[in-house]
Amino acid sequence: MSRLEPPKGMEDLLPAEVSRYRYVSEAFRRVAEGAGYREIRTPIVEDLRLFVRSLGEVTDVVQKEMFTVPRNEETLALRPEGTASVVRAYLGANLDKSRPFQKFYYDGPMFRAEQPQAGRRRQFDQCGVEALGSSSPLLDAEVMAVAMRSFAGMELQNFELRVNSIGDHQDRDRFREVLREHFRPVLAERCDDCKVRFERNVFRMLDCKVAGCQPSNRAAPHFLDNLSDTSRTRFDQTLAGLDALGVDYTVDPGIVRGFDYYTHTVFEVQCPDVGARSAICGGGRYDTLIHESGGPELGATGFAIGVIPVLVALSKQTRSTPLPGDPSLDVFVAAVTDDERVRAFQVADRLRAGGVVTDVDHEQKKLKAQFKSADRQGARLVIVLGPEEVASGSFKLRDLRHGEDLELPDDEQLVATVRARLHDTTTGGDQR
RNA sequence: GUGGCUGUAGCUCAGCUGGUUAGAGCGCCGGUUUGUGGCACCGGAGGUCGGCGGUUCAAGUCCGCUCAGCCACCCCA
Repeated sequence: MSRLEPPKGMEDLLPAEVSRYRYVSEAFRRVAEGAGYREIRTPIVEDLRLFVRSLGEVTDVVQKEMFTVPRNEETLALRPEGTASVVRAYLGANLDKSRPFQKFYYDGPMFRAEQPQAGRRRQFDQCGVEALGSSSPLLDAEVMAVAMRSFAGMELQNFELRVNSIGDHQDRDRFREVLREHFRPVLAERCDDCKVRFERNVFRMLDCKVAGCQPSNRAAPHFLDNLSDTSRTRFDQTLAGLDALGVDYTVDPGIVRGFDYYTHTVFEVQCPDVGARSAICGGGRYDTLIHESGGPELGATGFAIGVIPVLVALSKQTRSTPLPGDPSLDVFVAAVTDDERVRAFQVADRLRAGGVVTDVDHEQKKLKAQFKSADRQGARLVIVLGPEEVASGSFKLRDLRHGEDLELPDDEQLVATVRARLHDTTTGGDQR
């Protein structure tokens, strides 16, 4: 039998790695819940049309990065992002009619058939929030503050919020023409990708990294100077909201989102420690998506954090508290001979029932090797059960931190005794 | 889809201009301790050198193809 590998761009997460994922995810959840967001879970697979409609037919994600699943007459797709599903669920439950303003968060895997690279996989976890049913400019500021506070809670360093406004659809249509007028005379000097972008998505020309494209980019008109008065005002209100919360940010006219549903505020959180693509979070307002999805004209805003890029950044940074790896054991119950194995198994179970993290040997190891296992698993205490202990109804307890031995009666006080011992950090000294 | 780099023990890697039984560190198992971990010392297991083909008396080493991974471009969290 030949061994099979996981699909390209997907990976098995061994327990220590899962701990790191949870570290990021739990920091995010604490902040989101603390701000009144509640978890929503939607299917990982959706009708393909949901994404085509909300992301835009001509986006790369829809055109070439979708994992599709044919099923009878319909075509399903593995979700490439979370917003479309949340909006669908919101409308599906008629929340737009009963309680229009809703704040959700989600945390789960997304799928895009891209070429894997640093911080980028084909299956990747995203943590995000969606605040539906309000057009308040302050809500944009709140959402950005939640993202920033999440990163602070993870003890991430060296990250920066970059904000821009792309106005409403009228502003965009107008600015699209302004940009084309600017770029048309210099199109021949632009890179091949930009020539395609000129027709398909002029805005993308603004964040082209090719050196030859920089001069005409620097001279390019700014979106912010071409916004309508009302759009400009609401952007200023959002920025004032960030100021009021003391959130640091940079207004960056180069921030452009990839999906069609964005309006007004768009933002990224960037951290250069990730690699070439430094965004660890992207988001913004989408005031027309609810309506375009068959609902009323209600505004919405949100973001998604890329868990993998965050982990890449965290692992490159030196920090006061190390990222969690494997958890450690409270107690290991060792059996001296095979005759005490069942008894050890029983004692371990009593400890577990009492909330003590406990393990026993399952490999028929000799006592010495059992101690090694205990040590490797980070056990604080080892209980030794041998013929003598069984005969006298007692057990030996060794504190691995001090190398100290105790002999105690094996009675109904076992769990309490062990727990007291675990909480006692003052006994003995570190004699290693 | 395009380009660059890398594939040698479980992991990280060394193997000079092709030359006898392919190495190290860490990890693993055992011993020094008839019932006691971490440290030290000793010993052991573990590799069809990514795969296929070619050149050669001889290939881990050279050539071709292929697969995989990583990084970068496009795009995006």
